[in-house]
Amino acid sequence: MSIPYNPETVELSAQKYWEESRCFEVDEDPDKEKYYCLTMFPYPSGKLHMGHVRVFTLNDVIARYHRLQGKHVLQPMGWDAFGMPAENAAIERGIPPAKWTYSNIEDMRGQFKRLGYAYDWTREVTTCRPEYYRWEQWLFTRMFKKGLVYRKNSIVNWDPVDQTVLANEQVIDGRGWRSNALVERREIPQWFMKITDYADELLDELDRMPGWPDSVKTMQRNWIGRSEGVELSFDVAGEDEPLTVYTTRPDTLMGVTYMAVAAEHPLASKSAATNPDVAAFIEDCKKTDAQEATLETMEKKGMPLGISAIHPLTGEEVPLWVANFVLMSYGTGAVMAVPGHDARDWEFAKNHGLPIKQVIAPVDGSDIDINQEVFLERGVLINSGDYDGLDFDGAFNAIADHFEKSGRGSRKVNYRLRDWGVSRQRYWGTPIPIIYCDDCDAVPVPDDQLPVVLPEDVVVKGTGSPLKDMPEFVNAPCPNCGKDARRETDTFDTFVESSWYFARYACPDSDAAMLDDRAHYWTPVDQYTGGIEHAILHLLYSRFFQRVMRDEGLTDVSEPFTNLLTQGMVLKDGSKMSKSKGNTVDPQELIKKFGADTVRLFMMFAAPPEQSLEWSDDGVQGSFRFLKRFWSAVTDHTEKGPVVEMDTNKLNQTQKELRRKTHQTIAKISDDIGRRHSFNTAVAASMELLNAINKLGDDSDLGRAVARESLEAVVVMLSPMVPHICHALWQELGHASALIDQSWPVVDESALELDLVEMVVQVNGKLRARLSVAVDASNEAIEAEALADENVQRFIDGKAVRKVIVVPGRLVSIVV
RNA sequence: GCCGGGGUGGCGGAACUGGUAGACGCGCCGGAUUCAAAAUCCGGUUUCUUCGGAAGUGGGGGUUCGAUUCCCCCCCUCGGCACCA
Repeated sequence: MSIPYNPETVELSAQKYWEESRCFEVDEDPDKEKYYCLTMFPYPSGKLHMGHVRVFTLNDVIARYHRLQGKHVLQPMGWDAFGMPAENAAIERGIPPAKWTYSNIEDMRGQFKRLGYAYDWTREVTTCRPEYYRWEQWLFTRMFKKGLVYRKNSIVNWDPVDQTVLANEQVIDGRGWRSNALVERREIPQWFMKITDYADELLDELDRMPGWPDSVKTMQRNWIGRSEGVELSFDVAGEDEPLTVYTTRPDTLMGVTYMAVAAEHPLASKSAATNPDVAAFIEDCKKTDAQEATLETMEKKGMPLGISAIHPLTGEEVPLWVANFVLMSYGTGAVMAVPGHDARDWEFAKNHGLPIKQVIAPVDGSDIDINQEVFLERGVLINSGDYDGLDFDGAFNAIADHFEKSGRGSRKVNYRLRDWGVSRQRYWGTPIPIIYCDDCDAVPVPDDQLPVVLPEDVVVKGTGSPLKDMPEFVNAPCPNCGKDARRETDTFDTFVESSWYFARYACPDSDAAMLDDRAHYWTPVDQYTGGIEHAILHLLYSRFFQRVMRDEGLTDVSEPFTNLLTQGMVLKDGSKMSKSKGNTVDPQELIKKFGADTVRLFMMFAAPPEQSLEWSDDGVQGSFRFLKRFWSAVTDHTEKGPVVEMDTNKLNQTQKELRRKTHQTIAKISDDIGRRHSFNTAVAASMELLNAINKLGDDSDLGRAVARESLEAVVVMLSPMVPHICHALWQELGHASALIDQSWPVVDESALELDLVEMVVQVNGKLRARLSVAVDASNEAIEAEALADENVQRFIDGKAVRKVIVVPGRLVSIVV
């Protein structure tokens, strides 16, 4: 009787072997083809969850697969260690964020090791360590000198009770999560990075990134939102300054019946000084949070300012309104309204009794009623004086030319993308390396004073940053003039750390530069895996930072991630696992019960990687059962002693069939893992092959040789997913060298050859017969055989055959 | 509201380039083994059916000899929307 499968023994022994032989530690070997395989690094929450297990297993499978393909694989791991949860833990439990974070990292590292991931732990990166963040401080000061960063006012969520800035996540139904106070919008000065300087490059390069999913590229394109339009100015009655607006539809200019400005616009403030209703309206506009989804879905409100703008073409007066949906931070803070041809303007005009004027007619000449329904399509101009009869392009150019000639406007390319606000009014983050001096203004911290170290021994109270109360941190001499000055107490958005860590893994210990030569060897990342929720922000910021580093001479690489795989969430009972819903499953317990391989296998088998994965306890049982079957299939085989060399010419029909299945499966799994990243079907194919091996039941020398070849192939091909059991079974099969150093099996084309192929016959699209035909049969012969079939004849039933379509190797379609 | 996904048996999913819908697994049913149970093994399993077949991939329409796959409209659901990471 063979030894039963004991996951714990098998797994700890494999992990011990990998650790002792240090087989996942890699150097920069110019003679080898490198493969950099990376997962989005985790926030160290302290507890491994199923989402982690899923993404890290996916990436580990890809890394191990490429290693078996002979590549020199780097798979590092690190910690996105700054962020709000550490501050929250500090407030709730009085533990300093640093202490909490470091202890979480210790816990999680141990949990990851138990899952058997092939990481090079010598390259671990922890973003809250000064050795790490000093380099982003350094890069920020370079960007400062180049004018790539600047300071301006921008809106935050203000909690008037806790006297603190809230993250969007901390605003629940417009109220502060702790105080329950109504959140207000407040403007404060913040630092911005000029990502818009790179907008065109970030957009254009998307067309040359075949390794990224189309959906992600589309989302980024739409986010950047390049548009071509015209910026033009309207005079305002009684004002010196004209009102500038941007429009992508200058062809509708004659349809402007009103204009609207943001609540923060100077013209609104001016009107508010004399009009208490407007003042009240502006106050009301502040009582909302700063999220786009809130602004887009809230009731569109407005109020006339009692001021008129002068239409630049007709000279007519159009009323000026203040409206809650116009944002000061977008464009010029003012819009021209064309209710006939813009959905939002139409609805607003309907609600406030403003006139709606049709200036575009459908190209096909059909009649429309602009008071019943807005007309959004491009068409032919009407009611537009000299411009009547022009199409969109003609009108765009004529009107743009008119404004450019008169100097009252110009063609302009606009982006929806806004500059990246990196200031956070929080403690647990990278200090922004700026010193404010009364004489010299904002001065970057000089290189020899970097890093600006975040003090770790603090008490966090939840009402503003504790740094403000630490004179030893705040007080610093001005680097320029030496006068007493004050440090910036805001910290960076944590997206800053995650925008360059992937490059730092190449040289985590470099203390002379942000990146060194080793980064030339390893970057760009060949395969990046992470959650779809990062499709825009993290990935766009990283693409931006990579270019900033490139333009700083640190690298030649422009695109950080050659291939991208975005994985779906892990759900239970149809919704995201979360503590509040009480539907979490603890990976630790499962590993204890079934072992890491079972958990890994279920994760790979239960769903394709991009889709959400529905958790199932029964499914885990099934995976465990399969591994037990796999184990006994191999041990039962080896118990019967050694096998003889296989002479493929002497195989009988069933032996030949198993051998064909083996090589078909090698081809399928290679394609499933290597090209399609379709791990669930790769597992299914392994299961099918194992079922076929078990069915063979042929203890002859040749039978056992064929089974042996199949078993070895399955052991190697399943090893990326379930590396521990495969490590043990490889030894069981009598090999002296470790599985981790083997090569991926090769398809023997001659084993795939077939004499007969099954084809189906359809009559009027319905399946009526199956034929077994010779592979080299002519279409005519196949057609004749199909028509001769008894059941086919029954359905043709004397009717005239109108058409016969033969798809070689697949089907015959007969139309009567 | 805007942008991007997803919707197929009782369940997770497969069908890759328009060509056999339901691979593989779970669950369930039947059988073997067992004093019995667990475990294991074998077989069956979309629905309806007059047993000839018919219907069927969120709903409605279209293109095609043929549509889960392509096009149009709609519904539901998930992710993102710039301070969660």
